Formats: sequence, structure tokens, C-alpha cells
Amino acid sequence: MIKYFLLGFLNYQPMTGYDLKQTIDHSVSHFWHAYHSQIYTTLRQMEADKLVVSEFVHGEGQPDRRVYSLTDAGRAEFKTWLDQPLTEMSPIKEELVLRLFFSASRDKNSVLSELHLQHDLHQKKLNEYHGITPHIEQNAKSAPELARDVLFWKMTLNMGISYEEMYIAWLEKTIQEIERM
Amino acid sequence: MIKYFLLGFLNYQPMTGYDLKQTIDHSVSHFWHAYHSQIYTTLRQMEADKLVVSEFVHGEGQPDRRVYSLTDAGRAEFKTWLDQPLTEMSPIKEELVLRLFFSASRDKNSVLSELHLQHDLHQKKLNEYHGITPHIEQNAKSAPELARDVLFWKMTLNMGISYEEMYIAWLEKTIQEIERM
DNA sequence: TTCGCCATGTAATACGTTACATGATTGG
DNA sequence: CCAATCATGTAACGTATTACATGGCGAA
Repeated sequence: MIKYFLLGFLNYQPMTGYDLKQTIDHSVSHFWHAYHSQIYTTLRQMEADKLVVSEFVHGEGQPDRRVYSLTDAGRAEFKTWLDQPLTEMSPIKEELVLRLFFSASRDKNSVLSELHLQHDLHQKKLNEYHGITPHIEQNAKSAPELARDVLFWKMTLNMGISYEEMYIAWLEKTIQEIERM
Repeated sequence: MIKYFLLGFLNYQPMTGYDLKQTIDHSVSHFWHAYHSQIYTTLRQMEADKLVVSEFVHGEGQPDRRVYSLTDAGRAEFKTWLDQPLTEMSPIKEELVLRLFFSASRDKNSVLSELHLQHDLHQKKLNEYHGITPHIEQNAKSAPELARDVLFWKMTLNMGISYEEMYIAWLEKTIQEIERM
């Protein structure tokens, strides 16, 4: 999976492992994440499989960088992946909900404070996402050739926003129910 | 993680690996899942760690069963886990959204049919969840000592329902936006 | 001078997933 | 008689996560 991810970003422009990590953290963190260790090792493997090629750029004053670019084979592999539709749902693993499932025996106040803490975290995420919107708009203006891409990026951001709004609403409802118990 | 999961269920009553798999699939599939291979090996390991003990029951006519029960150490370990609150958000990995992010170059109709397929899947899940509700109610009547637990189980089911409703609404909005492109 | 950022990697471990493997019973 | 369900496990592989490891630059 991370392979297609990296291919997808390198399809826009050549990048280093570090750039890819930054890009992932800043633009798709609402639906995916990856560790830098994973990114570097996967890139190496992809080069062995001839999906990418790297160029070592010696930085004068700056740190050295290894810049990866797609090969034709890499571009083809990416296209093949995109063209075969997803026929399953992505599984969910929500630790908070798992903990709540077993929380009947717990002290009411410690459950409540745990839920309040999560409420804070999700509220912060939501604010973050709202902050990204103008960022995307700007991208659209400065690079008109990406106009169509920008529309799709916005749709994925909307998913992040919808998810957090839903989560916050559920937390508030749940907190009220427990308080009333 | 799966360890605490299994401890949590065994805290209600002794069970076999098979029972645990069934229970997980039927009662918490909206926020967690596990493979039977994982369950059996984890149970063995937990027995080595003295968190559970197993009793081999030779089935006359029926298949043999290995029934696991919690030890005091297992019960304590579970309690310790429950008592230390979760301070982070569970990460999301949504393959559909990842694919959509890179879909600007794709044929509009193949994107749309992929989204329609997901719409179907999520609609089916939602219907399934609505089917579980009376099941839980019944559990509450036949085992009054679980009344408090049932309230928490319902809250987790509400999360599943909210999630699917949100997902379906987002899909419908996204489908409309792509159709208008 | 210390913290954070830039930049790269490796190693070890833990966890998840698919596939292999067996065999009895029950219902259509 | 065939498929589904009950019931248990192992093996191989693949991916994720944490920790280790290095070093320069710039700002407070």
C-alpha cells in the first residue's frame, strides 16, 4: 500500500524521502500516515524493482539529499493500481471505542475525563483541517494545471472534516449519556 | 492490543478461541476485528504468561474444545490497562480516500462506479448495525446483571451507526460533485 | 548552548494477513 | 452427497512500530 502512495506523490514531481514524509504529514494525514523508516526502506526496495531511480545530490553547506523519480515502469504500476477498483471496505480499529465497550465496571469520572481528553484532541484536529482549506485554494491558483487535482484533494479533506465532526458529536452525546447514568 | 481484547471478553465468562472469534465478529466488528490465527496464538502466549488457564474438553460426538479462563493475574492486567486512559487518537487508514486523492487523472465513470460500489457496502453495514440493536436489548432483559454493560455496548454501536451514516452522506456528496465536473 | 529542523539510514521487534492443514457433524 | 458450521492449530510472509545512530545549521 505505501508503495502506491509513494508512486502517487512521485508522479507529481521527483522528491526525497524526507520530502515525502513532510508531504504525507501535511497533506494526507487525515486518512493515512507512514513512518520515515518505512518510507526510506520502501524507496530502496522500489529502486531495486526499477520502479524509481535515485540521484544523490551533494549539498554544499546543506545536507546531502537523495532525490527519487519515477521510471516508466513505476508510472505503469501506479496506473494499474488506480485502474483496479476497490471492492472492500477499509477495516476500522478504534481503541477508544474498544475501551468504552469494556467500561461498565470503571469509575464514571475517569471514563468521562478520558472522553473529554479525546474531545479536545478531535476538536484540535478539526481546527487544523479548517486551516488547510485556504492552503489548498492557494495551490489551485499558483498551479492552474493542478485545478482538477485540487477538486479531488478537497473531497478527501471533506472526509476528514466530516469524520471529526461526527466523532465530536458522538463524544458529546456519549458524555451526556454517561453523566445522566 | 488484541491481548486486552481477549482478556476483556474472558472477564465475562470462560470461552474457546472459536467462541472469541464469533463474539468479536458479531458484537464488536464495527470497531475491531481479529483473525482466528491471531486469536489462537495469542491465547497460547497468554497461557505461558499465566494470564489465562485452559482446560481441554473432549467432545463426545462434538469436536474437542479448549476452554480458556482468566487467572487473577489476567484480571489484574486487564484492570491496569482499563485504568490508564488513552491520550492519543487512533490513526485512520482509508484506502478509498487515498485512491480518490490520486484520481484526477482517472476516467470519471470508473471513479463513480467505484464510489457507488462503496456506497452499497456501507449501506449494507448500516442495515446490519440496525439489526443488532434489538439483539442487544434482548441481552439486557435476559441478563439483568449486564444492564450497565448493555448501556456501554449501545454507545459503541451508536459510533458504528454514526460512522456509516457520515460515510454514506460523504459518498453521496462526493458522487454529486464528480457528476457535475 | 541548547533546541528544533534538515536529512539519512539500520536493526530489532511486534503485529497483521494469507495460506496450509485436518477432521467431524448437520441440514438441505 | 455436498456445503456449511464447528473446532483447532501452524507456517510463511508482509507490514508497522520503536529504537538506535549520525551530523550540520540556524535561531533564541
